[in-house]
Amino acid sequence: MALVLYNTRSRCEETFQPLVPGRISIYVCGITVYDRCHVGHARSLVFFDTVVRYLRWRGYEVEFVRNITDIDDKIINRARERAEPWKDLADRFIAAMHRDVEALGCLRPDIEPRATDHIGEMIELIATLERRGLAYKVGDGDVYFAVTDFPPYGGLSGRNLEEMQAGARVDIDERKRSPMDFALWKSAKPDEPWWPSPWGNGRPGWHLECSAMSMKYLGRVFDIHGGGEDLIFPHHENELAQSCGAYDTDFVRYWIHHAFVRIDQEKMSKSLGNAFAIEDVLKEVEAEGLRLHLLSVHYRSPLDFSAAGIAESTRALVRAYETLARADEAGVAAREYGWESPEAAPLVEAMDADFNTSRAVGILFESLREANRALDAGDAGRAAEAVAVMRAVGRGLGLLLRSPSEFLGSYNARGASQAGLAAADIERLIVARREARSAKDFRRADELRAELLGQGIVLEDGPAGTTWRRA
RNA sequence: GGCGGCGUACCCAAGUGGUUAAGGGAGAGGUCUGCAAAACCUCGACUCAGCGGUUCGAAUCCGCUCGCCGCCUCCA
Repeated sequence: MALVLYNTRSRCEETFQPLVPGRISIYVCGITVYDRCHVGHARSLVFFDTVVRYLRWRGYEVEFVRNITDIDDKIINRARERAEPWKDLADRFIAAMHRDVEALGCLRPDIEPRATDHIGEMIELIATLERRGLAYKVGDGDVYFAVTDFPPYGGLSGRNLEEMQAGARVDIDERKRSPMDFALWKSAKPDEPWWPSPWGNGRPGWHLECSAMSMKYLGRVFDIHGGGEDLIFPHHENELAQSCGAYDTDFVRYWIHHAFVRIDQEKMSKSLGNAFAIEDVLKEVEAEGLRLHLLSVHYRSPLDFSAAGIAESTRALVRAYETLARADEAGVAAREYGWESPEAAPLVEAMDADFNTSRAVGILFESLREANRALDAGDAGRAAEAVAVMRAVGRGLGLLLRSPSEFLGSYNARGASQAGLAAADIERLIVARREARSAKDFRRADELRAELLGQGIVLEDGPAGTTWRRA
């Protein structure tokens, strides 16, 4: 079996061959920290986290780098609006982003470089491009990349310069040699942050940081570079031009881009004003439910954001944890299949096929049903096998990693508290109902149950007594 | 205008040339239960936006039409 992934550059699925056998280097474009992260960012965070988790589970040694853009126009403008030092603003949103990453159950990258810590590397890269005749300075310190002197320009995004210029919506800057030339270094305007450089005081262009930092940490050629599909052009096209232009390297072997989260058939984005902050969404829904929801659609298809959709995924997740809890109670041996075991083959096949998380989720629910069937039949061995598959899927997708009792406990407690009930209140009603039932007063017993149901609490009568859960 | 993508059951969503079109939710029937709930079982698209074409065979390839979306400007 071989890992196959869709490479934006070739627009084809390709069999993955790492540069160094057994090792994978991956760079993902991270967040520009001028605001809180929204659900669109969550998709990126969760998807690439899943890629890394899966590849590690799959036996690869993965080096994962995700940058933080902590200097750019938006940060400067936002800081000015709020009369806050730009660095404080960036630090604040970095902290918020880290909270979101943790809440979503994402691993931290191995290296999380910040643009402002790499100004020196960026200056060096510009100097190299200048020496090679691909960069030129205009006015009082702006430096541009000369796209017409880099023939492969447009190759990643499948465009050519003539077409782009014909339909260009950008304002023509008369000082540029070609309208498509992009900034490597921007001279500082009054009251803007700046760093000294051979071209004058200023700051780096946006695309530059990813070229400089990815090559610094992963080498001039590395395996995977990822991001949202809106980054294909111009961001990644420009990164490619800078890196290849400077060093005649392949730069990136596989480009992976995920589709957007949409809302009402439209891209979710800050500028459209339809973005939901992760932090706000997680006040209402379980983070792991959101994670499952994000993974239930293949990454190259758009995903519609809706409260109902997340609720459905959450309910499905709860069902999975309930089955794991059942298995624990039945004393089913805790096992997990490694990626090479035959039982894990369907999962590996699904995920090796360009990270088909949707199919992997299907496998999770098939094994879930099998586990329940075995538990119903009292077949602990068969249940253990099915649960082991569930756990393997969970390992690959970053799901079901908490203890069932802990997850269900907090989930149910949250439901109760939303209904304004304490666990003790519910227990008291359960006792009252038990007494009614002993007296064969089923009408009273049913009333008590209906009362709780009205508040979102379901009572279940089992052999070991009555338990409650969130509806 | 250029480039790219999508349209699968009531809803979400896999499948992209070949036995019965994954999985989840909702719905119907059943087992279990004082009644429920949960769990399990059964049922559910003769069909994959529409129309043509290629093929022994297409949801899957090609063409056209309709509808929707994205990139080309900051953007995950």
